[in-house]
Amino acid sequence: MSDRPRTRDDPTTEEARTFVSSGLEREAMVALFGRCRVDYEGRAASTLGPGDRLVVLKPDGTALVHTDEGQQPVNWQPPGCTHDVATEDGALVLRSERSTPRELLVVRFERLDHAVAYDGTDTNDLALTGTEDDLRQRILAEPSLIEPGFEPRATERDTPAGAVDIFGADAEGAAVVVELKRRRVGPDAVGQLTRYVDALERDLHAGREVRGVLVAPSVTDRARRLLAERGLEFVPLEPTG
Amino acid sequence: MSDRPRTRDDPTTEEARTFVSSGLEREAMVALFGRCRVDYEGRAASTLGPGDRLVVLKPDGTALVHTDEGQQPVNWQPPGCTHDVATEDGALVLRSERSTPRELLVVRFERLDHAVAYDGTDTNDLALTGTEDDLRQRILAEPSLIEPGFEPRATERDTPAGAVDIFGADAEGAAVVVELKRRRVGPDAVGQLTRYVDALERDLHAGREVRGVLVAPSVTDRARRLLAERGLEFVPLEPTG
DNA sequence: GCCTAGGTCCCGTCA
DNA sequence: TGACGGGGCCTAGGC
Repeated sequence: MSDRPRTRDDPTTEEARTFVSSGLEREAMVALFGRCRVDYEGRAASTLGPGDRLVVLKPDGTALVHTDEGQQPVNWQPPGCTHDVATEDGALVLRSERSTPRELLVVRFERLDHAVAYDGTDTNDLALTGTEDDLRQRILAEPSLIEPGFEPRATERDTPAGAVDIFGADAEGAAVVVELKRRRVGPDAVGQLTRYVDALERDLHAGREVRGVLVAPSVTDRARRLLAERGLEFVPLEPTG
Repeated sequence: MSDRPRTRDDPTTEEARTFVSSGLEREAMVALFGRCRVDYEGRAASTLGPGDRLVVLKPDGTALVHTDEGQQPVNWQPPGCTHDVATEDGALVLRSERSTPRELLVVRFERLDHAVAYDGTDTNDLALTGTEDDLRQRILAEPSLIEPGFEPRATERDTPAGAVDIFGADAEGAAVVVELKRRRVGPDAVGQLTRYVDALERDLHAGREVRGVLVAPSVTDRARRLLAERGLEFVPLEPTG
């Protein structure tokens, strides 16, 4: 059972600082609603002028700055950062920092409307279906979905170009590389499959032919053309059936 | 100036329904703190058992479900969805739905601890530097960064394989395809450059050689090997200098 | 720590 | 609307 969330309306800067500081110390999730500016410097650099936003600080070191639009935060810091709260020139200032790579996010509030510290428990994990792994299981359970006589020999087989999703043999015993995608594929997936096929042709006995099969629900025109150019094949298949 | 956020502590289900409903109607950002289960069905499908979470509904149709860990929401719905709030069996239930593709997110609260409706204004746009476009500008301003005598002829030049970042000519007049990356590159970027070079060699007079140059801060071993195999070149360069 | 590839990727842009 | 590629992508899994 979680503590009830603690909240503050229109806190003074000092009240807010104490509130956020103790929230972070208690490993609570802290949510702040107010008008702020945001500066970021690290892998890139950004500035964001004043606006009303939702800022979330998580106990794992995540920071999120959300505007009223978009699924993605306008600014953020990944897990592992160290959060810090201070007052500067009478204003509440959040800093979230990490090294490797060195990155710093600074949120300066010019008005803080509402603050929440939420100390919850969440032990449940997400159960997800319709992934690439489901597609793999489906094929391993019924290899003929690729073609009659197909025999899987290994998954995640290593090659100089990386790990192949499914490696197997066709009815004639020829090597087959299978690349799986859970959704409609574009040219990038063909490039991936190409690299694996090339690497295996080099790796196995020279001259041995290696077939490459792309498995996905569907394929774009350009990807289909690329497959044809490179002598690769396509098998339409959904991750769940 | 924004209205002060409206908030509710431990609302009854009916209070909560009214509160969320009017918040959505006012195009406010709604944030809910409580214990909930989440079901999703659409491009994939997922279930998530009970836990204490932060749920955010944005006026643009975005829905976010955040646990106390991770930068990414555990469940979400992209902008463009229609939010709906109802009471079912005495509990607050949120539905967020879209078509194309058909997707539905359902959040069932078994306890709602705190609710916020935040009606802010945010007119400022993010100013970001250190992007691939900065790298492009840098090269166009000083083409010799690629090599002495390099002359850019076009950006985003269209080919049957897609648009080339920078297309130009070297000191001997040979065609050069330049692919830009703002950060360290792996094998995928080599695949991209390969596609562009192949397409242009086919597109221009047959037999005309086309050089391919990958520009990035650095490159992985595997990518470097791939570049060598395929007769492509690498120029180390940062997006900002 | 880096590398590699998946993701309900999101997101902008352009046909 | 779909396709294509960028992203401070994030995240999981290996090595």
